[in-house]
Amino acid sequence: MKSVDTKPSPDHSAILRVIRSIPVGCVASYGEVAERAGLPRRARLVGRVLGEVPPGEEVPWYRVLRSNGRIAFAPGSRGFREQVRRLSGEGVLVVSGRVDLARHGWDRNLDAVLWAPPAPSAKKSAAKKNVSSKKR
DNA sequence: GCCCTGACGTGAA
DNA sequence: ATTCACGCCAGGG
Repeated sequence: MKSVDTKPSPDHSAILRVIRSIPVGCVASYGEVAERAGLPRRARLVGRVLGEVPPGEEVPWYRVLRSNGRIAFAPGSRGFREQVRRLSGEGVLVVSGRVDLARHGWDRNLDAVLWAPPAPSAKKSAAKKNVSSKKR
Protein backbone atom coordinates (compact mmCIF):
# COMPACT_ATOMS: atom_id res chain seq x y z
CA MET A 1 0.00 0.00 0.00
CA LYS A 2 1.36 3.28 -0.91
CA SER A 3 -1.25 5.99 -0.94
CA VAL A 4 -4.68 4.52 -1.14
CA ASP A 5 -5.72 5.68 2.30
CA THR A 6 -8.07 8.58 3.01
CA LYS A 7 -7.15 12.23 2.90
CA PRO A 8 -5.94 13.48 6.27
CA SER A 9 -5.75 16.98 4.93
CA PRO A 10 -4.55 19.39 7.64
CA ASP A 11 -6.97 22.03 6.41
CA HIS A 12 -9.82 19.61 6.74
CA SER A 13 -9.02 18.72 10.33
CA ALA A 14 -8.29 22.32 11.25
CA ILE A 15 -11.72 23.34 10.06
CA LEU A 16 -13.46 20.58 11.95
CA ARG A 17 -11.46 21.44 15.03
CA VAL A 18 -12.68 25.02 14.93
CA ILE A 19 -16.28 24.06 14.38
CA ARG A 20 -16.12 21.65 17.26
CA SER A 21 -14.95 24.48 19.48
CA ILE A 22 -17.96 26.70 18.84
CA PRO A 23 -19.66 27.09 22.23
CA VAL A 24 -23.16 25.80 22.78
CA GLY A 25 -25.73 28.45 22.08
CA CYS A 26 -23.41 30.32 19.74
CA VAL A 27 -23.05 30.44 15.97
CA ALA A 28 -20.26 31.33 13.57
CA SER A 29 -20.09 32.12 9.88
CA TYR A 30 -18.28 30.01 7.32
CA GLY A 31 -15.82 32.83 6.85
CA GLU A 32 -15.14 33.07 10.55
CA VAL A 33 -14.51 29.37 10.82
CA ALA A 34 -12.14 29.52 7.89
CA GLU A 35 -10.25 32.41 9.38
CA ARG A 36 -9.96 30.81 12.78
CA ALA A 37 -8.69 27.70 11.07
CA GLY A 38 -5.90 29.70 9.52
CA LEU A 39 -7.53 29.66 6.11
CA PRO A 40 -8.67 33.22 5.36
CA ARG A 41 -11.03 33.59 2.41
CA ARG A 42 -11.70 29.87 2.29
CA ALA A 43 -15.32 29.98 3.41
CA ARG A 44 -16.32 27.76 0.53
CA LEU A 45 -13.92 25.13 1.64
CA VAL A 46 -15.63 25.09 5.02
CA GLY A 47 -18.94 24.43 3.32
CA ARG A 48 -17.44 21.65 1.27
CA VAL A 49 -15.88 20.02 4.31
CA LEU A 50 -19.14 20.14 6.22
CA GLY A 51 -20.86 18.52 3.31
CA GLU A 52 -18.38 15.70 3.50
CA VAL A 53 -18.82 15.12 7.20
CA PRO A 54 -20.39 11.69 7.62
CA PRO A 55 -23.44 11.44 9.85
CA GLY A 56 -22.61 10.32 13.34
CA GLU A 57 -19.63 12.61 13.69
CA GLU A 58 -19.72 14.93 16.64
CA VAL A 59 -19.56 18.08 14.62
CA PRO A 60 -21.98 20.92 15.40
CA TRP A 61 -22.41 21.78 11.73
CA TYR A 62 -25.68 23.53 12.54
CA ARG A 63 -23.81 26.28 14.40
CA VAL A 64 -22.32 27.48 11.13
CA LEU A 65 -24.26 30.09 9.18
CA ARG A 66 -23.68 32.59 6.41
CA SER A 67 -22.01 35.87 7.25
CA ASN A 68 -25.40 37.57 7.34
CA GLY A 69 -26.73 35.17 9.94
CA ARG A 70 -28.83 33.28 7.41
CA ILE A 71 -28.96 29.52 7.14
CA ALA A 72 -27.10 28.32 4.07
CA PHE A 73 -29.63 25.70 3.06
CA ALA A 74 -32.60 26.52 0.92
CA PRO A 75 -35.60 27.51 3.03
CA GLY A 76 -37.89 24.57 3.61
CA SER A 77 -35.29 22.03 2.61
CA ARG A 78 -34.43 19.07 4.77
CA GLY A 79 -31.18 20.47 6.11
CA PHE A 80 -32.82 23.81 6.70
CA ARG A 81 -35.50 22.44 8.96
CA GLU A 82 -33.03 20.23 10.75
CA GLN A 83 -30.74 23.16 11.41
CA VAL A 84 -33.54 25.30 12.74
CA ARG A 85 -34.59 22.48 14.99
CA ARG A 86 -31.13 21.93 16.38
CA LEU A 87 -30.42 25.61 16.94
CA SER A 88 -33.73 26.13 18.66
CA GLY A 89 -32.90 23.19 20.85
CA GLU A 90 -29.85 25.08 22.09
CA GLY A 91 -31.74 28.24 22.79
CA VAL A 92 -30.73 30.02 19.61
CA LEU A 93 -33.62 32.03 18.26
CA VAL A 94 -34.16 31.59 14.53
CA VAL A 95 -36.47 34.02 12.75
CA SER A 96 -37.17 33.53 9.06
CA GLY A 97 -34.17 31.28 8.70
CA ARG A 98 -32.05 33.91 10.26
CA VAL A 99 -30.12 34.29 13.53
CA ASP A 100 -29.21 37.51 15.27
CA LEU A 101 -25.42 37.45 15.17
CA ALA A 102 -25.18 40.34 17.62
CA ARG A 103 -26.82 38.05 20.09
CA HIS A 104 -25.54 34.57 19.36
CA GLY A 105 -22.52 35.24 17.23
CA TRP A 106 -19.36 33.72 18.56
CA ASP A 107 -17.18 36.45 17.18
CA ARG A 108 -19.60 39.17 18.22
CA ASN A 109 -18.21 42.22 19.88
CA LEU A 110 -19.11 42.01 23.52
CA ASP A 111 -19.55 45.78 23.70
CA ALA A 112 -22.67 45.53 21.62
CA VAL A 113 -24.22 43.31 24.25
CA LEU A 114 -22.88 44.93 27.39
CA TRP A 115 -23.54 48.50 26.32
CA ALA A 116 -27.13 47.74 25.47
CA PRO A 117 -28.07 49.74 22.36
CA PRO A 118 -30.64 52.56 22.68
CA ALA A 119 -34.26 51.59 22.28
CA PRO A 120 -34.90 51.41 18.50
CA SER A 121 -38.60 51.87 19.09
CA ALA A 122 -38.08 55.46 20.18
CA LYS A 123 -39.42 56.52 16.79
CA LYS A 124 -42.83 54.93 17.01
CA SER A 125 -43.67 55.17 20.66
CA ALA A 126 -41.74 57.83 22.53
CA ALA A 127 -41.27 55.76 25.63
CA LYS A 128 -44.57 55.29 27.37
CA LYS A 129 -43.76 53.45 30.50
CA ASN A 130 -42.24 50.27 29.24
CA VAL A 131 -38.90 51.10 27.68
CA SER A 132 -37.93 47.59 26.72
CA SER A 133 -40.38 45.07 25.44
CA LYS A 134 -38.01 42.73 23.69
CA LYS A 135 -34.49 41.41 24.20
CA ARG A 136 -33.38 40.10 27.54
C1' DG B 1 -6.59 20.21 -19.08
C1' DC B 2 -10.94 23.20 -19.61
C1' DC B 3 -15.58 24.29 -17.82
C1' DC B 4 -19.22 24.42 -14.51
C1' DT B 5 -20.91 24.11 -9.90
C1' DG B 6 -21.11 25.27 -5.12
C1' DA B 7 -23.57 24.37 3.16
C1' DC B 8 -19.40 31.44 0.80
C1' DG B 9 -18.11 36.68 1.15
C1' DT B 10 -18.07 41.53 -0.09
C1' DG B 11 -18.71 45.61 -2.39
C1' DA B 12 -21.43 48.29 -5.67
C1' DA B 13 -25.66 49.58 -8.19
C1' DA C 1 -33.72 45.00 1.20
C1' DT C 2 -32.35 42.90 -3.61
C1' DT C 3 -29.62 41.83 -7.43
C1' DC C 4 -25.13 41.46 -9.78
C1' DA C 5 -20.43 40.79 -10.57
C1' DC C 6 -16.22 39.01 -8.86
C1' DG C 7 -13.00 36.59 -6.10
C1' DC C 8 -11.63 31.81 -4.25
C1' DC C 9 -10.77 26.99 -4.69
C1' DA C 10 -11.87 21.84 -4.53
C1' DG C 11 -14.51 18.30 -7.21
C1' DG C 12 -16.68 16.14 -10.93
C1' DG C 13 -17.68 15.61 -15.95
